[in-house]
Formats: sequence, C-alpha cells, structure tokens
Amino acid sequence: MPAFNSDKLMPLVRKLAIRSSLEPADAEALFGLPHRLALLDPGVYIVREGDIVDSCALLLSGYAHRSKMGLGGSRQILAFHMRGDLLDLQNSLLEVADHSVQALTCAEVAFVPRSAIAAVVEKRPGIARAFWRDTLADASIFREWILNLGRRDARQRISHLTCEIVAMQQQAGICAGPSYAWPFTQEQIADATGLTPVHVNRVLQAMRADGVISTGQRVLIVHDWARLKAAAGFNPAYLHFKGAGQGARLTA
Amino acid sequence: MPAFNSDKLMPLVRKLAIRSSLEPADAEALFGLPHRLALLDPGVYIVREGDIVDSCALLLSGYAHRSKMGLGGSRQILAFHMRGDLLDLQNSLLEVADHSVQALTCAEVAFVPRSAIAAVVEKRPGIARAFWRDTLADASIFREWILNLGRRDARQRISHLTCEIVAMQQQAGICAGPSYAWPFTQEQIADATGLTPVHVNRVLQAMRADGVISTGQRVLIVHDWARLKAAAGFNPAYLHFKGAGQGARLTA
DNA sequence: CGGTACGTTGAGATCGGTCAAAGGTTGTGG
DNA sequence: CCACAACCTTTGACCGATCTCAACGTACCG
Repeated sequence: MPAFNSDKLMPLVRKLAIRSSLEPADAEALFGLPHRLALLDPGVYIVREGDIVDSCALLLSGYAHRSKMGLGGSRQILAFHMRGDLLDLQNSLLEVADHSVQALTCAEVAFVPRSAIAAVVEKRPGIARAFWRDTLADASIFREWILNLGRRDARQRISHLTCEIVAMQQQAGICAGPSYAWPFTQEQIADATGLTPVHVNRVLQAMRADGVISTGQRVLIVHDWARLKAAAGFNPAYLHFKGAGQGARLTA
Repeated sequence: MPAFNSDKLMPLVRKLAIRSSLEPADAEALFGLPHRLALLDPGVYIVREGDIVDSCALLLSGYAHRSKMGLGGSRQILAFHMRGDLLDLQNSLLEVADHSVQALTCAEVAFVPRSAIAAVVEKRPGIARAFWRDTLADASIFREWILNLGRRDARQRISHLTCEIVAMQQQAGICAGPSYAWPFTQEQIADATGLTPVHVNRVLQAMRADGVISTGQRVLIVHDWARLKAAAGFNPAYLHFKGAGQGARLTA
C-alpha cells in the first residue's frame, strides 16, 4: 500500500470542502492517507451486510449504492453515492456492517485502513470535524428519505429522488446543464422509492408526457426544473451543502 | 447555569456506555458538563425545523420524537427517544436544524451549550468517539426505518416498530417484563409508519385478536415475543447495542 | 358534567401491486 | 457484420392493501 498517491484522493478533499472548512494541512494529511486502489465492475460488493470491515472505502469515480435486504428477499436501496463520497465511514467505528454497498457502474474505489482513519482523526481535529459533519449530513439525508417513503406518493417520490441526484451531481461538479448522468435502471429507482419497477415505468412515462423530464441512454434531461422541484416539495437544505442554509430562525 | 449537577446526567452516561467503553475520567467529564434543566409538557418543541441552535438537548426522563413536515401539512415521525438519548447532537455541528424534536410525554431535558460539547469533545477523545458512535448508530436506525417504510406491509411495519421500542426500553432499563410503557397515540404510530390512524387501529386490533400483544392505558403487553419478532423480521443488530453483534463474516 | 382528545366502525374509492408477455437495446462471439 | 443472449423497458388486465370520509363510542380532566 503506497504511503501517498498525490492527488488520487482529490475527489474526497473536494467533497469534504463542500460541507467543512479544511486547512491546507488538513488537505495534506488527507492526500497522505495510505490506500489501496481498485477498479470495480457494476454490481460488485464493496461491503456486505454482516461483514467485519477493517478498511473504509472512498469512491473516486463512478456510482455506488447502499442497500439492505428485507424478509422475502426484497431489497431497499438506502442511498446513492458518487465521486468523492465516503462509502462506509460508519464501519470505522461500528465493527459489523449493518448493510451492503455495491458498485452501480464501473467505479474506482480507494480502501483506507481503519487504523489510518483513526490516526488522522486523532491528529487533526479539523478532519475529525469534517468526518463527523459528513456523517451527520448523511443522517439528514436518511431522514429525508424516511419522509419520502412515508408521506409522499409515487410521483412525488420519484421527483424528489431525481431532484436529489441532480443537486448532488451539481455539487460534485459532474454536470451543470439540463443534462445529467442517469446510470440507474428503473428497478433500482423502484428499490430506492419503495415502488415496483412496473409502476416506476408508468410514472416516468407520465413525467415525460408532461414535459418535465426526458430520459435517454443513461442520460436524464430536466426540461422544467421549477415544476419538478415543486412536484417533489424539494428543499435542498437537508443536503447541508455550504451556502444552502436558508430560512433560519433563532432559538435557545 | 450550574457548573456540575452531580448525577443528574447519569442517564446520558448509562446510554453512552451501552455502545462505547468510557473511562472513569470520561464519565467525570460528562457529569461536569454545564447544563440548564427544563421540565417540558407533552407536545412542547425542543428544536424546531429551521431553528439555529446553540445548545444540545439531552433527554433525562420521559419520551420525545423527531419529525419532519411534508408538503400538504403531513407529518412523518423519524424517531422515538427515551431516557438518556442525545436529542440533537447533529446541531452541535450543523447550524440549521433540518427537523423538529418535541416532547411526547412530560419530559425532563438538559440543555448543554454547543461550546461545552465542543470543549469536552476536544479534550477527551473517548467522549468524541462515543458521541460519533452514537451518531452512527442513529444513522443505522434511520436506515432500518427506510427499509421498514419501503419494503414492509402495514402489519410488519407496526410489528417492527413495536420490537424496536421494546428493545430500546429494555436497554434503557425502563422495563424488562412482558409489560412495557406505551405512551404513543395511534396517530403517532401512523405518522411513524407512514400509515393512516384508521389503518393502524385495524392492524392493532388484528394483532390483539391473534394474541400477540395487548394494549391498555399507556401500556403494552407482549404475549408472544417470538411471533411478534418473526412477523416483523426483527434483527436487533442495527441498534448496535454492545454484545448484539452476531452473524459476522470477515472481509477486506 | 361537559368538553376535548383518542379510539373504533363502516362503506366505498383508489393507488399501486401482481402476473405475464412483448418490444428494445446492448454487448459479445462466431 | 450478423445472430444471439441477457437485460431492460413497456404494455395490458386484474386485484387488493390501504386511504378517505364521516360518524359514533369512550376515557380522561377541569
């Protein structure tokens, strides 16, 4: 495992800087993290539910998702991840993985040993804070998904998920225009929204017919962002990106 | 604000010790946290969505819940909390609250200033780790709720929630027998499971008719834990209580 | 003793699920 | 360059879990 690989870990530093202020020395320390690189094919498991994990995976390029299995073999997708995301920071403190993480496209992943994470966290409080913030922001996104599944109908759910993916791609600097990467199958959208693939298909057709979006080969085009956002009730505050903190009141 | 209030914060130390090992000095430091005590009536807001918060609430007795509002005024409950729980550790790092926390029963709450949290975290790595672990465990519970809402039918959802509340009460040392505290209205159960109060009522009747549980005035009795657990597909591993780590495999 | 909040009941509507099959697209190997 | 396989999307008919609305019963509290 090479001691430092220069700017291979750049996506991680970029991502953390979206939510936290990092000193130059913090960035240095992150670049210096020891890691093992891997190129994964779609569907490959990065972490499997029940595993005891001794390293922490960073997604450098491509897409990944977390998921959990239900009783009858049904699958629930818990989150989608893209370049720069920390895939299992939780496993740096919780020994047994409570869910799985899989590559969704071809993906470049860096595995960092738990011990190295622990060391850098101990040495640099700024990094500890950035990691903790990231954990908290992830939890906030999980909460929004609970609302999505519990209190929105099929069209709202899919619209909201679409808004979230668009917002994340913009922040990750993947796309800015009305066209976005869309590496998901309708079955994956179904597993993320608690619906069936058949129903997802029908809802997407309706959204296309209404001129809100169109989908092509692995591509999404948003024609009417205002309408998409309104239909979803999308408010990006829960993503906790810097400068997205609006509508604040003061309290004890 | 008194500098230390001896064992008033005992429930917090107890709770953290369920998931992390604390040195005696860590416990000392926790007992010494400055705080303001408050006795809250049912329904009182502890944190409100959109607030800028400069203190962190600890629940010393009673029950509380987190919730988030949807578009049409619909409410989704995100978590239930009981004695010892940290109610808004996230607000110690994320400035704007992305959801609300309310007292569910009469509740005793200690408010600790953000600055005091930050100081104790910086001085004692053991406490920092315990806080982070607690955050990660909360996120794990959110994930299980996503699965609950996305991939289980009404009876499974209610059964699972019941199992979770029972397990939490056991860990908090509130009850051990087949009788448990049940301070929830059917409307709150509905808001937590993504159902309507009417349907929750019918499902609870079915569960009583099947002899699995009975409910009385603010009390739940579990007659057939095995059947309840099986119907829910309940596996307590996601709660990350110590000694609940079973079914582990080894991985890179 | 009256009010308010909570629990219960019934009838009818609907959103989304199920099952099964047919079209498309993509990639691979001969 | 074609043929085939695998996977993904689309379609149709039917079904059923859960919602909606509206009323009635019940317990607690001042």
